Amino acid sequence: MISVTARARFSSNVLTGRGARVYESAVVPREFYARPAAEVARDLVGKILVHGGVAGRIVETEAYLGTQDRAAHAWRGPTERTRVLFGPPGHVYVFLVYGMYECLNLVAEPDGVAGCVLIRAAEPVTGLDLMRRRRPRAVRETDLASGPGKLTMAFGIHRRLNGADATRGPVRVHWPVAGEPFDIDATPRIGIRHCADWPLRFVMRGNPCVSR
DNA sequence: CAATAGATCATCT
DNA sequence: GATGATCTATTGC
Repeated sequence: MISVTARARFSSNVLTGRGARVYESAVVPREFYARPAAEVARDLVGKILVHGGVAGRIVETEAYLGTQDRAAHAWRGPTERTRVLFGPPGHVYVFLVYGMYECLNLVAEPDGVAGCVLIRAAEPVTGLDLMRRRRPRAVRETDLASGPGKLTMAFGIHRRLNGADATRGPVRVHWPVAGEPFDIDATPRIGIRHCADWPLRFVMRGNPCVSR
């Protein structure tokens, strides 16, 4: 395991509006995503994911590269399915895995270059009641979004959102407001056969919402 | 607690 | 026709 020290900060108490909960910090801009996917993946740890009336702090990500990464959907080049991976950064790539679960990705790299970041887990921040309704099987609060499929369920993210702009659309990523510094560990990616030893998975050290 | 099977379908061979 | 960037329940020690 390779460790990386992050100077980023997080917020555990996010502000709420009256009635509807609103996340008020600035949205992460498109330039943030127009960098190598591994950097974007590392830097997304600690950011706030917002959709469907809930918000959570991203605690686990994975980078998927382009044609050189055999584990990535984009490795063969653009197809109808992987079109958005080759498009402009800061958009959302949602696909169905194992016939049953959705996976949420954020497109990285400049326009024309493939690369994305799988959002694997988040720590619930607001809308816990809604998340529980969407994930009745979850017993512990830390398991509401502790995996790629669980996360999309808890956030109400469906593949019809594929291609949406994460800087303007319904799915958004915000900067954290304030909080304690944390460390980030880099480990091999989960559940793949090719390139299984590349350290492209990034986790917030010690966070209980990371997947197993 | 660890290992395993079953559910279920879009995409690509 | 096979193959997954998974989750959950169940079995077995």
